[in-house]
Amino acid sequence: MSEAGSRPTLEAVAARAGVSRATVSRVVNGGDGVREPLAERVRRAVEELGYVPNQAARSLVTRRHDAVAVVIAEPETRVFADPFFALQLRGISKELTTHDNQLVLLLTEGRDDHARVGRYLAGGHVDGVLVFSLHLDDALPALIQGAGIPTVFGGRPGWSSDDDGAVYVDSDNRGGARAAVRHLVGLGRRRVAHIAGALDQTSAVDRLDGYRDVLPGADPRLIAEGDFTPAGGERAMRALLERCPDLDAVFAANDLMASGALRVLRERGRRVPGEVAVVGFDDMAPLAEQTDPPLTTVRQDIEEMGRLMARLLLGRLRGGPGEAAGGTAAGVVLSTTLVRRASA
Amino acid sequence: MSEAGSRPTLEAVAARAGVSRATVSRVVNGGDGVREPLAERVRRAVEELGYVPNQAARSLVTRRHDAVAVVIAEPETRVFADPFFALQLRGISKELTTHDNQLVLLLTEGRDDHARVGRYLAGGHVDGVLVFSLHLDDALPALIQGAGIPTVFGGRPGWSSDDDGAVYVDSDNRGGARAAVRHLVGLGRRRVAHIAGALDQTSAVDRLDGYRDVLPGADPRLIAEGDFTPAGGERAMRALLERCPDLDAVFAANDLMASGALRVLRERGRRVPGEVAVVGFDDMAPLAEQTDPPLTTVRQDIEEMGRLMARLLLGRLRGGPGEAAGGTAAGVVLSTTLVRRASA
DNA sequence: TTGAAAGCGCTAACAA
DNA sequence: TTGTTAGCGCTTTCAA
Repeated sequence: MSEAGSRPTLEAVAARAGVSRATVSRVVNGGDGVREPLAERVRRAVEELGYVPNQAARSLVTRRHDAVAVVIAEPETRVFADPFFALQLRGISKELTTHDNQLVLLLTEGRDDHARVGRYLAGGHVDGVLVFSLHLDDALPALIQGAGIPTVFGGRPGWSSDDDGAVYVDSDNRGGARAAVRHLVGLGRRRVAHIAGALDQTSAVDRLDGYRDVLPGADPRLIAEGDFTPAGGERAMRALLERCPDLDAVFAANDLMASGALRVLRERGRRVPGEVAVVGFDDMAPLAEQTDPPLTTVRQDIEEMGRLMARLLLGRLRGGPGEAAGGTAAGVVLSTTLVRRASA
Repeated sequence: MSEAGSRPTLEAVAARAGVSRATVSRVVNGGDGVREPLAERVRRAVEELGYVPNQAARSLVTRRHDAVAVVIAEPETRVFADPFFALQLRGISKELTTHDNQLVLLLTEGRDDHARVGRYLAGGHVDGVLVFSLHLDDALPALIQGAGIPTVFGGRPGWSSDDDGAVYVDSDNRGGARAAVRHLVGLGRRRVAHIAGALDQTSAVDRLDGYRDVLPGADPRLIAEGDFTPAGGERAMRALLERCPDLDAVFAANDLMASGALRVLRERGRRVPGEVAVVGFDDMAPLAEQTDPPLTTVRQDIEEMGRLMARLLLGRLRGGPGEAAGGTAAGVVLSTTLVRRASA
């Protein structure tokens, strides 16, 4: 913390400690093979000078950056309307921090940004990348896989996952949906409707599949596609009530749509859960507890998903590039839990 | 995109184009002072080889990184419970992207992380930093200012802002609060209560000040401190009803607390807005439209705040370090607008 | 165990 | 206008 102006270099530390640059470098990078008295002298010099290694110089020779990019591809604003994103980032950040890696955030909106992201990743600025891409038709994931940089996806990618060794972390959407619907059936409900999410997203598809697992012969009119928004939930609920006035339960593919459904039910004078039981998905932070009545829903541990993604990626980075081709697990699926509140 | 293995260097491009490294460098960095036919040859070589500059090598000599850190200091989870954070990031990201800068995200929780962040920033990995710190007693902002790296704050910092040239961007919390309270007064309300936010945050203090601007002689019992959460809003509302059963309006310092207040009012059988009018603050995405009744609230343009922060920082980076000392505007305040819905 | 020296890929004087 | 050259600060053989 002395020497105003430019920061001290290895050279300066070496001079002060009376050793060679190589020795300082060794001490700074773990200190293997340096005798204790010397190492101590170096450490003191580092301390006194306030030396911090120049990462650019280091990367230039090691070709490592100790940095990971996080790509969030979401043309729509949905991601920003719920805390999902923030929680994942927090999980990722914690894990990266633990391993002294930096997080470079790449937000994209639309095709124009794809080229930019592709260029950045191919440019070798980061050691690996974590990708969130919700839509099946999104070109970005393929583009990134093409860049030949270690990648872990958040959420099951749209293409068949055994395609290439695409590694991903996802919630057990299907299992969670099954638990939700089983709960409703266990409550004695006989006409259980489903408000699906936008079916161009694997999470929506998986939740619908879970519903079907439990009710394979369900009346197709009991299924309405929403878009994960409250307004979409309202629309779907209205359509369902029109088609099937006798429905006695609704499983909505997320809490936002469930809240819309609740509003419509209230407006139509249907008591919840008396006449219609409602279950959501996500256990979205402020919302689920504050609907009227509070929402029974399926909780997923978002932060843990983030942490796991980072852990997987760092593992691949350490393990060398060969692992992808090997028999590594392609997907890791996190379990979900049903949180019971008043709506079902 | 040929030459498997390591990526092509300047040298390779130079060889292929039959020129010197310096010429290639010039073309790659804008091409000033290179005659057209030559420049074209270089461009083609770059294209053919799929050359991407090595940022580490470049930074090593230029001492610039074209990267900006964003520090979000929030030990509590509040930030993650609303989309504030995500919207700011989006604004920041857009602006940085436009100017070819990268975004390095630093999330901190508690003191332990402070040292890490300080070290990182002092380490000269990024050209500047954007800091969000909500609490008055947070040590981080001072630490960062000490690191001697160009900084822009999100939200008015706690210390007196003319202290040092601390640059910040904030919403017009005070003005927004005034508008909210004036609206209630204009509705003919005579007993207007205020549920304040956590008063260790400048935004809460500023909103309370705005309330007092309009109602300088307000009964102190009409003011209750909350903590920006729905539960806090409930508690505050209960206390207010106890102390002042005759209140006919409430201005809550954010929408989350307003939603809690609404719940308590409903539970107590007070009609909104008939008997008690309610106004919130934030216009928080899904929530404000979905309370019952929908919330009249003060909207702030969060994304624009982010964009502006980035713009200010980049301006300082270009303008050289001298600008801080000069007469640069210390704070930029964004206006707010009252959004009228059914609650007031 | 320590030091000397080469070189990572690039930019920026300076010369031609 | 173009090329030559000297580093930027670090890691890493290789020798001692």
